[in-house]
Amino acid sequence: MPTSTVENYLKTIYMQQQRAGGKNVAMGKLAKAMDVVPGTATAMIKTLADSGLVDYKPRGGVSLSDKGETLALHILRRHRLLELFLVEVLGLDWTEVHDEAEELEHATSDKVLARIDDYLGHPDTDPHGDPIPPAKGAHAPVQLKSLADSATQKKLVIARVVDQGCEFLQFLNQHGLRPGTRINILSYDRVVDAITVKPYKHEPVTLGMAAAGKILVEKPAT
Amino acid sequence: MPTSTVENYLKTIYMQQQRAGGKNVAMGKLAKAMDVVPGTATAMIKTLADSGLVDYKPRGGVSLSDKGETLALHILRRHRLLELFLVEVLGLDWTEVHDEAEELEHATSDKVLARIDDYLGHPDTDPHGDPIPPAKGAHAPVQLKSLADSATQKKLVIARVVDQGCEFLQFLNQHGLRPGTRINILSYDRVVDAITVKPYKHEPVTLGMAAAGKILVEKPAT
DNA sequence: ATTTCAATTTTGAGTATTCAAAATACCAAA
DNA sequence: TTTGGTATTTTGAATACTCAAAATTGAAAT
Ligand SMILES: [Mn+2]
Ligand SMILES: [Mn+2]
Ligand SMILES: [Mn+2]
Ligand SMILES: [Mn+2]
Repeated sequence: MPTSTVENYLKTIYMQQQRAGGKNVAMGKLAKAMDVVPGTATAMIKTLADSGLVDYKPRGGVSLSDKGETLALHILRRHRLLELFLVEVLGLDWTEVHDEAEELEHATSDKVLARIDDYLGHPDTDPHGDPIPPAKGAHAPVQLKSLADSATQKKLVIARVVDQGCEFLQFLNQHGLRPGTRINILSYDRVVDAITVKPYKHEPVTLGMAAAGKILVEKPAT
Repeated sequence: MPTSTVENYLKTIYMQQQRAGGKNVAMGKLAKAMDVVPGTATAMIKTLADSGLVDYKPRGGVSLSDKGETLALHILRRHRLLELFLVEVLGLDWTEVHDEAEELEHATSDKVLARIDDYLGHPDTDPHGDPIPPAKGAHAPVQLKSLADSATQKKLVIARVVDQGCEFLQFLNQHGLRPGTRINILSYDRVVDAITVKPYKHEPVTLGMAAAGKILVEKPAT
């Protein structure tokens, strides 16, 4: 029974590794992501390595072992199912469920999680469009382009938002930009580093490229 | 932000104090209830006293301060509301929700709890018949007699079961004895220390007085 | 008044997690 | 090759919680 601290480290390593394309995660990055000083991360990683949850080469960074990855995916599954449950069943806002799930993910048993999964009809994406890892087996990694890389398309649908920051999410929400929303690209300007989109039934919004990079899109289905 | 350890101590002290009729709780009792050695309880109580959550007289036992009692009631409210939610919404068995709630009670925010309360329609008893403390203000203590003290009545309704042990609860469940069940007392024998009851639509069951003492009853409403 | 014993407290130590600050290693520029 | 400078690790210490075992206390029994 890993502590919630351990679970958080594993989940963070997993996500950093994703972002970095499977490579080892540098201790500095990890420490930053976990909001601890570097020495703390080093100490913790050493104990995780002793438990066989990660592979660690001093000054070479960390990566998850198979055991660690399995665990990390379980936590991630918990987290995302809980987020969806909070939105769908309890009516919380999709901009605020992340922090709630961050705690609940460590207190929810497999039994309760299975009920939640049933209740929701075995969904495969959470309120932010993030894929929910299956109970067993690997999930096919969906390849999505960001809004910043989709200048050529005029009509798109928001598929996923890769930032859990409440401020950012609330901004998007205010302007009608949420997973599932159809949008039109009105202008795309590399020079001023900005893109203007019109969300369905909302006023146009202009975003910087950094922000646009966090919004993943796909072609409209219909 | 008290740790979950602190929350568990406070809740336990509250319940012990109830059982003992408001008097101070002896360290031995507390240690037993918390499943720690006595020295651990003493150490913890000293820090709780320093935080102003309990009153402690060395060798005189502990009691909750006003601050501590308020907190204890919040945890208890969380616990019971969560139990009911698990039963009503997720379909868990009333015999198994206690342990789940024991963890979730420390991870559930006030916001989520309020939604759960709304969802359930502001209930006032949990699946075991235990009263759910209100969000604010004190609850009127309901006075219930146990089955062991109700020999004179023939027709009764189970109001509450004051034991969270999975074994005991499952036994009751198997024989159709749950909160809300109407029962008839078939025999009551002080000499052999046993009482036989017939639950509505179930076969008669014989219980020892110790077990009967954990089943609280009231007069049938209808 | 003494003895005795159970309850309680104290002491010493261990695990898990964290930080501040000093030491070290590595890569890259000069 | 020497010098930096940054990333990382190490060291020393703190907090929260716990146990084992020794010391103490208070009250009941003699
Ligand atoms: Mn978490
Ligand atoms: Mn999410
Ligand atoms: Mn608990
Ligand atoms: Mn209960």
